[in-house]
Amino acid sequence: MSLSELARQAAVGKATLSGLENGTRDPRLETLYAIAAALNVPMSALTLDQGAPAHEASSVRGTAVVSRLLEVFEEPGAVYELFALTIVPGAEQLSPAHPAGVTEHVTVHSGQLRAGPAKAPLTGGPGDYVSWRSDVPHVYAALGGQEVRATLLIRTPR
Amino acid sequence: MSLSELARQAAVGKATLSGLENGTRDPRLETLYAIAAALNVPMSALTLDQGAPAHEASSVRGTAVVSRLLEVFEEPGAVYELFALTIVPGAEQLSPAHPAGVTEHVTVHSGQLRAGPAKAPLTGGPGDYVSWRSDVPHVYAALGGQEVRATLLIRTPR
DNA sequence: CACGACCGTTCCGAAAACGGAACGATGACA
DNA sequence: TGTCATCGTTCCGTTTTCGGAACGGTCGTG
Repeated sequence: MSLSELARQAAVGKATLSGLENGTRDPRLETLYAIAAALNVPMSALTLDQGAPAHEASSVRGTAVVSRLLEVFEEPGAVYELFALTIVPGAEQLSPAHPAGVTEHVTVHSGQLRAGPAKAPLTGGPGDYVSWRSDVPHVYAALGGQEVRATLLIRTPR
Repeated sequence: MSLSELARQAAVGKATLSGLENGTRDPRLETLYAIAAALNVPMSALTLDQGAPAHEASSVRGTAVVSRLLEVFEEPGAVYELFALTIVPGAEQLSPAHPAGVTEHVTVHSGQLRAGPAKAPLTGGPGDYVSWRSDVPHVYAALGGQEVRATLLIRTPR
């Protein structure tokens, strides 16, 4: 897809795209929407996501767990954060307790996961679903020397 | 957090925030970054467009898509339904349009998924994340003769 | 009831993004 | 080698966002 062609499909000026690629322009949101629609990609593909998740020093940071924040939903009653997890084999990560009421929901897609409250962690393989109240210290670990891939949904009441 | 306070923390004009809240301004990307940083939320929390009331859950029924309902969260503003998806290879499933405002969020963990609006579906492999507004007919399909495993989060405003 | 603190809106000049046109560079092809 | 289509860049007048200031409204307090 050339610059000229994208300009036609997105109905934006070539000058605009040229400026964006060279970092000499700061696009408006409407412009980004038009480009994202023309490229069939989500907005997040165009906006380098530098915003920090609400759980700053939380479960999903560190060497054992690689996380990618996918989406955040803000409701009157709660905030939802959706993560893609990749858990490095061998290592184990301990997370401190979150505020009361926070729940975590993990769906395992590959590998053997051990996760949950530190005192009584749960184990799950592909297709399994585990959740727990995360107001106590909890762990993430990959078992069997195999990388674990999973989806994590954190619900934080407010 | 008041408008005035946010304006101070994000170092943007009150006129800017006022205009954004009332939909009379189309913000530049730099402005969105400043606001997202001040609120400590990712960009996607600001660029997500949401709509009006509605409901209806299981778009994911049929022979091509095997879904398992993992969890349902009910909020004043929306209902969240978390599914584990397994998509049978070869087949393709068309889902009718959902009410306006419904968004679907899929994380792919294995296989090659083609999903999204029927007119312009998105494709993704392991680790990819796709989302779309599901108020138009949309499809689920597994590419490459391989089973697809994924997580689906459906958000229905009300 | 007067006063101050803070709220969100509106006005306005400066700055920047916007699209269209013009431009030179590059590659395909006879 | 000449022609032509297409590429990405640059110029320019228009449009819109930008922040600061001024404004009126609301709330708590003496």
